[in-house]
Amino acid sequence: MANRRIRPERAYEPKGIDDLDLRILTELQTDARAGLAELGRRVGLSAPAVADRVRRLEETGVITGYRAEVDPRALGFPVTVMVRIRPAIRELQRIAEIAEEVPQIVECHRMTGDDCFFFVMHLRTVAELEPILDLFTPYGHTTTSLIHTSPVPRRPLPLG
Amino acid sequence: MANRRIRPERAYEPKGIDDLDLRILTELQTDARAGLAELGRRVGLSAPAVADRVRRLEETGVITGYRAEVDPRALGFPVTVMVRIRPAIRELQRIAEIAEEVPQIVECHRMTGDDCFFFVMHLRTVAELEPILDLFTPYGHTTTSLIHTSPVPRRPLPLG
DNA sequence: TATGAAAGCCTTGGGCT
DNA sequence: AGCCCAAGGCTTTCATA
Repeated sequence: MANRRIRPERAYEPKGIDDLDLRILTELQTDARAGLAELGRRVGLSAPAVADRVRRLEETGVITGYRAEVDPRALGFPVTVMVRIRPAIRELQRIAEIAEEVPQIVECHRMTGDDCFFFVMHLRTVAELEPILDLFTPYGHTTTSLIHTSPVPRRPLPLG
Repeated sequence: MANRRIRPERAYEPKGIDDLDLRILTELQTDARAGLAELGRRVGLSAPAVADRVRRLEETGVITGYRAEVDPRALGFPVTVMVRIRPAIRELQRIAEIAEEVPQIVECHRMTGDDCFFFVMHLRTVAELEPILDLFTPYGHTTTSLIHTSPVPRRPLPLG
């Protein structure tokens, strides 16, 4: 496969993070359950040294959490949907609040453009879609797309 | 906050997964580094019993991975972009291939609607945007939005 | 950052319900 | 099957340099 990596001038170099940190983060991004001793082996550090660095990365907000990723289909959520919303009136905050309150919505983002928000949700049936969309229609116009496949499933940030 | 949970008939009940599994998955979705003994304490099982269940959930594809989540801004990627693509010609496969080859793209999905794909990427500068979009323009029309905030940051599937 | 000791954890095997 | 218990070997942690 071709390599389409584009390397810009680095306009924004993170402070206080060195190559060893980046290697630890690369490991943890794909194998969050690796032990500290194991991480130390992979990057060439002792376990206590790795423990210190991981703790610092957590405390400074570089690492925001550790999550097991699950297959929604295997858990009874075969329908994945992406919804964009173009607010009809000045009710942007309301839209964010409703998204927060619907547990099927696993992420919601505010963005530039005509469509101010988009969110992704996992549903047990398509019948769930209508009542959820109806929560938003008072505040804007929705555009709904069913997600079929993921040519690039969620993957780590390219560090180092 | 109001509870907008909508409970449909469960058209699709996952087989071979019981409440204990769901509780383990709930824990791992927010705390993937929790030890087996700790997990056992939380769900009322011994460590070996938890180990068996976690191994089974991994082997059956329910758990697809464990990832540390990082803050792109803290790592020198202050620009997050969502791009939709409406293919101009029958080059759907080509678009998926290019997305795969651009490391800044952390996820890409195929969906229904006029815009067949959307992807999300993290950039070091806005200057990176143009050359990446130019990789796709031969194959379709792109719509680009900068993501400002995330009213609902990535959160677990609501299990149980 | 590495070392060494103590505490706690993971794994394995065996036996129970 | 699925779970618990117990023992050996590792890991993690904390003190110290």
